[in-house]
Amino acid sequence: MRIFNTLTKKVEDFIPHNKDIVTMYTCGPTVYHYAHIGNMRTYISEDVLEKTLVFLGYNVKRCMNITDVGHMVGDGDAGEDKMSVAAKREHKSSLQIAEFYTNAFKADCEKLNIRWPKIVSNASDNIDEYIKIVSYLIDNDFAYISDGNVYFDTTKSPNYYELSGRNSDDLIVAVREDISEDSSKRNPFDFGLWFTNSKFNNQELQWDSPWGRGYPGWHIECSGISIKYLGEYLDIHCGAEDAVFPHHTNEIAQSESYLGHKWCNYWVHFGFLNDNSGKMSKSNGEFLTVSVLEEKGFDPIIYRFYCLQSHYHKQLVFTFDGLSQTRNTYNKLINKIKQISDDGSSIEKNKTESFINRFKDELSDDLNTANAITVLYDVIKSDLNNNSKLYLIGEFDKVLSLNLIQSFDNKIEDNLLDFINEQIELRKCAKSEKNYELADKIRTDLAQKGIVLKDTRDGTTFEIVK
RNA sequence: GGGGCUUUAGCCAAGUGGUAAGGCGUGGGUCUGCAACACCCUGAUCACCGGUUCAAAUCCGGUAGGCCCCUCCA
Repeated sequence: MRIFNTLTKKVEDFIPHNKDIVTMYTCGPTVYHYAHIGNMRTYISEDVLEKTLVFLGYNVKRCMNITDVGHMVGDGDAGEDKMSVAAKREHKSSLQIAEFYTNAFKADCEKLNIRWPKIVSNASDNIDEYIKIVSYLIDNDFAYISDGNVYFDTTKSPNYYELSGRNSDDLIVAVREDISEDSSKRNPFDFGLWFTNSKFNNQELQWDSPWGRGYPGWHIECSGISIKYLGEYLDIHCGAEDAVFPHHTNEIAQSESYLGHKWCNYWVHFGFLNDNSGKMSKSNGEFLTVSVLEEKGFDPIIYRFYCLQSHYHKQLVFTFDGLSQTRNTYNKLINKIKQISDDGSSIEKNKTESFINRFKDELSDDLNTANAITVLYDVIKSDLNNNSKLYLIGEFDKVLSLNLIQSFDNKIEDNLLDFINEQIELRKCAKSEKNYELADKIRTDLAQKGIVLKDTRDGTTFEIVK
């Protein structure tokens, strides 16, 4: 397996710390609103990464957090805590909001065939862990208390800029003019580990700590949850590209200061989904969710396919034209697969193996899903017998998860079947009498019931579409 | 201002030195009463300029466009 590592800016061979088990951490959603399809692109990519590793024979232990505590807008920014805003908007408590949107997120994942990680933990359930880490950081002089808040001292982290590829000079110049500095910090890029004193005193969820009643900083939750559930050595840490700085940069700083050694070897970042005007955002009101796609008549799996056709690392522009095109592609693909029937043939192991290997090679090449899909097409076009093809398609779908093998034998009730056959017979008579008006009427009437007739050389067949 | 990504046919997109995969669409054809389905055929010298090389979409330099990040954001 080769994968692009943000840490080194190169595609590298993947070598897990412990060859028996791969630990993988993915930054989860902040559950203050529905996820938009751009958010979901990242989770689709992570799902493919996990399933690829499993397909290649790795044992994967994956963990994801759910951010249900206050997400700071910025230390100096005018702004409000997102959870509180949502709570106010919907007249619910923060916890109710979090629960509601966690469930919505879970439902979206199911629709997109994203496997729910084995370990999912709420930020609010691990406060003890954060306190433990923050205490250590203070005791060992990596962090300091100022104006009631605890800050990480970035000058104590020698490789602070490694992941982001920046340097301190860049950042000093780069400070945006619209951000007012938090005067409590020693250095402008120090970040909060624990807050007891901020302008967000309407924060609903607060906990007691050695530094007073308050709540954790944004970055500490991922470090805490990851270390708690996956141990001191993490193989893969994933997230969207915007998390590189400052979120992941800060995670590295605090985690490695706490652990005293290198923490995570592979940092994998996913490209954004943009629309024609640029990045998708929740802040400007309307945004695209999985449900909106469904309302517009798109099976969410079409969107998964849309994502898999391009590379995870590249930014992708979303358009409904593009999605329609993908729907067409998908329907044709499924149609081709439907025509491959189980004919009792035995699987040609010697031939299927080379296709499996090609499929693995493409995925191993930095998750080249577009080429993996091409291998799928090659299987369909190949001279393999039917059951070999079906076997391969089923195997590939373990990673692609596009519902390629659908249960077509969904039982048709006998009386419906009789009815259809009756209609087909009627139409056949009409056709032979050249009564095409009646023949066409029968066809359109059936079509309206979701029964599509197909005239083939061997007679008329039908297909039930939903 | 700084950091990074990106630019391949109408659209999506693969391809990191040897004369451009795949998919969708389009057009033409086979089939058909018609239609749908299916099948066959159909297209680009790779943003631009310069360099390295026997040879570059692929390496180097520059120009232009698009996008992301620089403490909300997947």
